[in-house]
Amino acid sequence: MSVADRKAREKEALKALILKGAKKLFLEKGIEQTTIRNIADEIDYSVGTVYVYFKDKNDILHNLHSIGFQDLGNCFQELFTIEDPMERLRKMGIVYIKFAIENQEMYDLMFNLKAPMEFLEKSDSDFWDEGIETFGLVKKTVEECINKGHFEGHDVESLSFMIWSLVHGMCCLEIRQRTKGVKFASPDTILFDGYNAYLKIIDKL
Amino acid sequence: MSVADRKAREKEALKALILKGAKKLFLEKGIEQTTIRNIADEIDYSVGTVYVYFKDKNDILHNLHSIGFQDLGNCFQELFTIEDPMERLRKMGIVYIKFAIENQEMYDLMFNLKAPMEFLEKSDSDFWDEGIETFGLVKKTVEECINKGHFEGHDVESLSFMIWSLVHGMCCLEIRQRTKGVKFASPDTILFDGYNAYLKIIDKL
DNA sequence: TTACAAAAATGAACAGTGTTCAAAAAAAAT
DNA sequence: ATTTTTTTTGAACACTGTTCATTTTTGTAA
Repeated sequence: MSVADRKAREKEALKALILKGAKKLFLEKGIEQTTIRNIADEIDYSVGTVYVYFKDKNDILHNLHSIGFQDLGNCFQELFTIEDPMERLRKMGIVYIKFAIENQEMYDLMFNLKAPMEFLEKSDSDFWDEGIETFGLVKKTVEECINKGHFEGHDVESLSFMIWSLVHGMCCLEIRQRTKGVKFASPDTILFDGYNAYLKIIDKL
Repeated sequence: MSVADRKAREKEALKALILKGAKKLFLEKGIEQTTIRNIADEIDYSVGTVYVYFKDKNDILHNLHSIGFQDLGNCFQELFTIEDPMERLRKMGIVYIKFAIENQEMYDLMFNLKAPMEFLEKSDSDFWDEGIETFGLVKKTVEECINKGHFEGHDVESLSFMIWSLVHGMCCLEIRQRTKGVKFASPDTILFDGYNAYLKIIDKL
């Protein structure tokens, strides 16, 4: 059994090595500019080997997208040391924006690129587990806020989706270069100015 | 002079023909799946001709992105028959979402794809005129609201950006398939449920 | 150690992409 | 009718993701 075990471990290790190399190149030169040949070169294996361990490029992208959600999930989990749900919700947005800006390529992969979703569609399961889980943490926090008497007249899901959209939209516009060139009075702080406008609003609700 | 004039007109016509063919194919089979050869075939010209009239693929995408903004701009202009700025702002979001959902590929091109912005970067002008103009209509409406006593304690630009982000975020998540697979209680209406949550909020401000 | 079988890694080859540019065809000017 | 200018062409180039027969490496048993 020990040989088969080791082989299984080695397979996992090489899979991880490929993903590590891919992530490195993605961060260095962008996802679109990274080719399978680049990845193979980076880890000193041949192109063919990459295709032994991954079905296609979307497979790699989907795996990396999942890794991104683990990272974001960890950031979110830390927030649950905060008891007050309103305070947690406020911080959650900050953490989300910070994550998006500091990991633009990964964020793009997680929430913008079609590839991971296309891989999902062509696979057996139809559910976006990473999305469900992470959005669940937002919903949970919003629900606690409502239970404490905030957000009267709103229901959990609509409000959570609205908040997600709001923060995602800001990150999206920034990452996809739509905030540049629009001539904001203070372009460097517009993201946090926008977020502060949102904070002012939910505090009144 | 008349020969040169006719030639100039013919050049414009062929340019428009290429864009028309490109747009048709984009809507039919998606932007990523459309090649320059496809476009050339569609209008019965050779690949080379396309490159006489457009610098590269980004050039075509940027031109089509501008056309999209003309369409959206027209939709927005119609809203200015509404006197009450609050009512106009409410309808503006609806029109925006409707446009995004009914013209997904065009919306993607206008607000999501990197291509049009990359073309802008490599051109002489650094300003995103289409974005400035369209966002200007939002800012103008928000400003009128503020002048009428709404949104106390908020400044035009931050709030306008927040609203844009909110609506854009919803459209974005929908178009890039992030609302599917997240197991919403009512997936078909989540976009408008989210928008209604936003309406409830701004009415109170 | 050697012989064989199973597993893993390879890279040339394929069909496709955006892009270029010398040559050909068409139009205009003489 | 001839020359010049403009417009159009499509083969060719360097690149992409992907495949798969072949080679290399590894594990097992005599």
